[in-house]
Amino acid sequence: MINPVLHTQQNDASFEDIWDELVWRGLVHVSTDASSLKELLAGESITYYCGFDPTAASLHLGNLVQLLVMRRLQLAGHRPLGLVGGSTGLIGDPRPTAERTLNSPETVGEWVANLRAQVENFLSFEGDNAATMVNNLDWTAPLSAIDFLREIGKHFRVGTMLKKDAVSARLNSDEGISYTEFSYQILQGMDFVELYRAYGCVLQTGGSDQWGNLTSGIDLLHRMERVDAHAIGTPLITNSDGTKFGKSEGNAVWLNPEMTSPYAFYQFWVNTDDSDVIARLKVFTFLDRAEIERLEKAVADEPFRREAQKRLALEVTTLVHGEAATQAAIDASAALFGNGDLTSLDEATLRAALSELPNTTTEAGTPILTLLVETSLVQSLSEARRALAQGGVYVDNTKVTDEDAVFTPTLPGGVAVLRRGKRTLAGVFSA
RNA sequence: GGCGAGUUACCCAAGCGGCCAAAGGGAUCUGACUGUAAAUCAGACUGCUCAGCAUUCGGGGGUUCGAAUCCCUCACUCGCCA
Repeated sequence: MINPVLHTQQNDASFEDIWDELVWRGLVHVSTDASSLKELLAGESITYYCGFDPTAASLHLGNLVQLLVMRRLQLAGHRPLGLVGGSTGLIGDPRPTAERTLNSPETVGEWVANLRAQVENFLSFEGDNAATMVNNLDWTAPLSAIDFLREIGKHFRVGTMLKKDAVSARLNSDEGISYTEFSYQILQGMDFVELYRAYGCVLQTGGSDQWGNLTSGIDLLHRMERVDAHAIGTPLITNSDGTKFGKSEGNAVWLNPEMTSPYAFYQFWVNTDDSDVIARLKVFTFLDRAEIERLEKAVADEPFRREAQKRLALEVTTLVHGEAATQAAIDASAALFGNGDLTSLDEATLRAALSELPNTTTEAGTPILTLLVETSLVQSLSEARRALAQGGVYVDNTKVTDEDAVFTPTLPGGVAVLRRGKRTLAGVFSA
């Protein structure tokens, strides 16, 4: 099960090397010495790794940034190690704000399996620099507490550990920090050493919020193996209006199609602000510099065409969900947002489009307010009433003004298109 | 261990016996304008059988016709002193 999209990807040959490309794409926020990294990456194939901790059942868009950095490095001839945090996920990376709730080993185990499958989807396991998947539980589980303290702990200075941002933020907060989370950086440091010994791994990539953990690995490697290793920290992706990137309707955008449908995923990208879309193309697509610059001009000259947004949505959705699912999302979008005349659509197109949306099946006569709740377009009947009173509820593109309105199928196939606001849609099928 | 201050809706933050479902700001949602942008302006933002009713102001108990507001108690947080 190889992701066919992988074969279409390549780095932009107009750059001197992969380092320059990463910098141009805005993917380097912090790193170890830039000139030696540039040299390293331009030279012989090296082995690098990036870890993914199981903090949820699926990876999300933040993780996708890491996956694409890994893939770009692989395309440049280097060898990726995809690490899933079977052990670090049991401990929990300290967040600056609050202590994490520990998840059960069963849950973590399940999530590790999910993540592993997702990571595999973005890397190539063929050729000289085929990727390898590893799980840090494999080398931490057999380790006894005494061995851990003697062999690993001895190399860590508490003073250094206390200076890490996440740790010091927590120490200065009301929350404090548990010994468990405080130890996290040691575990991650160990990973780097282990991967160096087993695979000759000399580079770790990750989010810049992981910088403290990246460097603790480098420090440990220096102490234990006298090796100078490297790290690249990618920037936290932010929206230009200051809101959090990667949220749709207040929820995280997941890579798992069961958790965020391909349609919702596609729509998320289509709705990218003009002021952000170019930066997103650089980070999330394999389009080359010339093409992205052309799209940048298109945004400036003909913003109403939304060419860059559509291209971005097409590229990223294809990358994550494949061509078929992307085409379905595009068709559904075209049908539902096209000319607004739903009656001109044939039954098959309509049914296909609606099945991409959150939907429900019901009988004629069901109140519209109830259907809004059932399709999760709103969270309560009160909210449904409010939305309707504010003129934000539509059935088949016609504004609903009567609170007592009920579902009466008029479109082909007895379906209905329910809408809240401008672009939040749901489907209703007749029972 | 002693003394003082605090715990309000998603977040920040007013309120200090009835006029409080609770000011203000942010986030969010809707409407207008648009390009399924942004900015701006307007409205909404606990639930329900919705011009009314029910349940909220750290937990529990009490005073009162009536409490977010007063008293007791428990929990947690922050200061100052040991």
